Amino acid sequence: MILAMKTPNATHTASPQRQREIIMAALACFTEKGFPATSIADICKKAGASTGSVYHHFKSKGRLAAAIYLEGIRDYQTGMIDALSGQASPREGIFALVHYHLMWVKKNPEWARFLFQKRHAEYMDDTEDDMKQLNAAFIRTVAGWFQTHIQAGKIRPLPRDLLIALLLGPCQEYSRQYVSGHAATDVEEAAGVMAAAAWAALGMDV
Amino acid sequence: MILAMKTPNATHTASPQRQREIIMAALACFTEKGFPATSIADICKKAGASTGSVYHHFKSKGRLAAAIYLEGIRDYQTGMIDALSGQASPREGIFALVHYHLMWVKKNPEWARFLFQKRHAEYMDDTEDDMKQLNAAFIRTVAGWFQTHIQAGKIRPLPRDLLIALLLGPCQEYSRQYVSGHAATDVEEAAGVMAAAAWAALGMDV
DNA sequence: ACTTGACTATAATTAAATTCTAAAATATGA
DNA sequence: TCATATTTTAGAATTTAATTATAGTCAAGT
Repeated sequence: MILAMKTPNATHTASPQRQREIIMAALACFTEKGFPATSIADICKKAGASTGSVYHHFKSKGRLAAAIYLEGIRDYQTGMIDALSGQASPREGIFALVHYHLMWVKKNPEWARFLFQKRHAEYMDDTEDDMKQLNAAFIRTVAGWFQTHIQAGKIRPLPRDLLIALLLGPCQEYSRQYVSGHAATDVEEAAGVMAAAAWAALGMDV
Repeated sequence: MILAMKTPNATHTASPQRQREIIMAALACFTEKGFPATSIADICKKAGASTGSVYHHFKSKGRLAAAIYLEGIRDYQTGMIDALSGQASPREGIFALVHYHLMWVKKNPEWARFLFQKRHAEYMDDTEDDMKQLNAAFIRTVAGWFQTHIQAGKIRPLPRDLLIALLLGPCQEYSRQYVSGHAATDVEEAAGVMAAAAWAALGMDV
């Protein structure tokens, strides 16, 4: 009865919520103004938090950005792996990857903008290890899937770097255009064309 | 016939060698440590110049990086356009683009690292207009070339964004791996595979 | 030799990230 | 319920690095 009435936990939020607020505010600022142009003060203002709070939850501005990047890329990559493992034939697998990539971009435009518009990679210094491990694991999984189908004679025996380049390169370039507002073609049509092209480049059957 | 005594076009002609030294020093620092981690002091030390000198030649750290980016991308893009216009048939044109892209990366590894490793785009705020104009002109030229061959029935009638994605996406993804040290395949072989794939995706003949 | 203006060097200034200190909230346990 | 420990928050103080201001050098033209 002393001071409990003062804070009915709507004004003062508990920690995990506050962390979430900071992340979402930072994501919004970063996609809107870019990483270097947003100050900690900007993020604080949008999140309704103080600098101390921000620095309690994240070691630095760079690590905050990296946390956002990692959360996004983790969701994207696990989805990609799921999409892949759900398919039996190599053709279906390739189609699933291309389609999932583009659907993810369409469904998560703000995250995609952050991940694919080349607006990261400056603060990666802080997190290179996390990042590299995550990406390496993803590439390894996809490459492993390719390997089994290569051995079965269903996929062309190309080295891993070319497989990745031919499969994901077009997706990423289209995504970059899409999140920058330079893509005229809608996502579904793009997915169809690029999946067909990927299969033509990588597949071995009719 | 006696006109202006002063230098006609330039407002103030910067000492070219010192400017060059600053650019090369900055390029080395940026590719080595990344843009945000290199301080003006780092660049000064490597160039043997003073901060005043740097700021005399470039308005800001961002503009210095942008100048480097623009110089590199200009060289790359003019070379691409030349490679394209030197070829008559659409097939040769596509092969020439892919090969030139990869040869440029191989010949200019430091510039390529700066341009293709996603380590730019943070300082672009300063220069977006220059950058956008340059890229738009490049894309327009390439797309125009495609258009004539599409009308001749030699290239598939795909929208510009997909043409670019299918042609340059794989090149850029391979380049990214190459400059990061993650490409196992050598450039020549990659060029052959990716040119063939691009032609398979875009061409209409046998 | 002197003036001019581009160029350079060093010393302020400023802006923004990070750290520090302590208060407030929340959880824990008798 | 209360006391205490831990987590979270706030805002001021500090630090770091970019930028600007000031002053000086050098080369060419008069």
